[in-house]
Amino acid sequence: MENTIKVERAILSITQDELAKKIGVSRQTINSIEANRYVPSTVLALKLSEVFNKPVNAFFKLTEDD
Amino acid sequence: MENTIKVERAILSITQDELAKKIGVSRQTINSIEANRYVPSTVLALKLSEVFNKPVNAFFKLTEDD
DNA sequence: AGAAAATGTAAAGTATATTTGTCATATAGT
DNA sequence: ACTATATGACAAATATACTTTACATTTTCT
Repeated sequence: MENTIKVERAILSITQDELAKKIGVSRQTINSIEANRYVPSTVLALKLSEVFNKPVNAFFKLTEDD
Repeated sequence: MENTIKVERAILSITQDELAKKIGVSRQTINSIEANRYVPSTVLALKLSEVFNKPVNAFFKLTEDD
């Protein structure tokens, strides 16, 4: 799976720490997701959807290996 | 979080086992998600999105407690 | 250049997703 | 009523998300 969270975050001009606080996770969780170190839960995806005001499918996409 | 997977599955007229095989998980995983026993990963949500041919936000929604 | 803020990442611990196996109950078809 | 199929659910084991702490590197601002 790949994501464009870094881009969405840039659009809002907020830091990893600020985004983390908005959705109630640690900064490292945001950092790890942006770095594709692990796959977030659907609850987290929906919260990002709220913050970015876009559907989950807009910034999370399946890749070959999924 | 709440979901309408049971409904989407009924629309396609497939069993929990068939849906599980389509997205590569066990039948119990589908059963547990439908029963809200746990929150699936985003990869799983995207795969369901493909099978149902609908965006993730269409069948997964945040609730008060999220 | 130098200081402050932001990012990348790693390790250890905790929480939770997912699997496999199993059994009970419900539903559908004959 | 009988049989087969589908569903609900639990327990133990394994995998992985997420937290906290901590430190190094990079970027930004003056």
